[in-house]
Amino acid sequence: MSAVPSFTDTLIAWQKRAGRHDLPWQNTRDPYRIWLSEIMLQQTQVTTVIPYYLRFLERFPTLEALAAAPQEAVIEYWAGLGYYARARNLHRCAVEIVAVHAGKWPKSVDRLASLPGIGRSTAAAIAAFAFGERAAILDGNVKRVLCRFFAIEGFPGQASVERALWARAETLLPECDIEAYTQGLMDLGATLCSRRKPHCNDCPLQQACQAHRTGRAEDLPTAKPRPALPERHGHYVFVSDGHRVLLERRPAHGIWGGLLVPPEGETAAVLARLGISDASESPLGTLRHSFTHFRLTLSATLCHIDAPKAIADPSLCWIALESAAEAGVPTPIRKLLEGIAPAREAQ
DNA sequence: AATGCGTGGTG
DNA sequence: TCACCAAGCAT
Repeated sequence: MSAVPSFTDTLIAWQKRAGRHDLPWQNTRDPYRIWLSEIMLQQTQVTTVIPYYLRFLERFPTLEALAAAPQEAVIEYWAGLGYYARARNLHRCAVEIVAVHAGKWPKSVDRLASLPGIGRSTAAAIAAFAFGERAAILDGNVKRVLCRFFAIEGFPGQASVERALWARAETLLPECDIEAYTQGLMDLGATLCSRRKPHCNDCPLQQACQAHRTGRAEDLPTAKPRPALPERHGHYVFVSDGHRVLLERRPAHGIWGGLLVPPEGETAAVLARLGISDASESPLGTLRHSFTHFRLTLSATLCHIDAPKAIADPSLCWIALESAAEAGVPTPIRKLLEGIAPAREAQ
């Protein structure tokens, strides 16, 4: 034993003290009941499952009763719970165990995982809870807890990240108390280590949690990558005499509605529209900005003129460079404005 | 490796 | 309102 309680020991102690102990599928070693709960709980929250679980057990109290029932009856008691392949596989699995294994459950994770509807994690949960087998689960809760505790980067659905998580999960297994440990992982993930607003102050692992130490608990695990946003490009022309800049009021609706932005378009076209022919041009660089529905690359040209030109267009106005940033311009425009130093009076 | 599969809760 | 997510698995 190390002087400092390990992840595993801390979690086991916490589960015994503060974990959940009265869920309908706890306090039993009946593999049938444990299996049924694990299947129902796939991608489905506890509060949703409980009434279905209780009703299902009343109708199909044993593995044999389930195997003997027609599939339609099983579907009927699953209706509303979703992911109906689970119900079909559940029935197939019951039939297979009764027919092929004479009603005896295999105890090894590998054998369990070869049954219909039972994957690696569900097999481990059944093995641990029903048979006390030392087996690692890796569901959404465990992924979240491990990603945070070890500050594991990357989307957990990605194969490389998932491999790393399975390796961690296997390494952390306790020598004994596998039930409390396995339940503790799920309890912690479901109660304290929630996806949003985790209750780190109540967490027994807070001190050693890498995500918490770096203030990134809520940022991990890394969210599922979204499909790439459409790319757009806009060129903006900053016309200035060194003191003031010409901005244009955008239409009230649409992107940047009602805000002030420099005239948009090719430099030559903008100058022609404004009737300016004597500007000296210099590039202002580019900037990237993300919206919810597209990504914008902004480029800009500074067009210096000697004196402000009278503009007839009422949507255009001259704004002092010092106050332009506060006059109601969108963030990326404000950033570009910061690249134009107002001309200082000679000392 | 990436998708499809259902429904209910959440901020 | 709506995107995101929840005790995953099969293909």
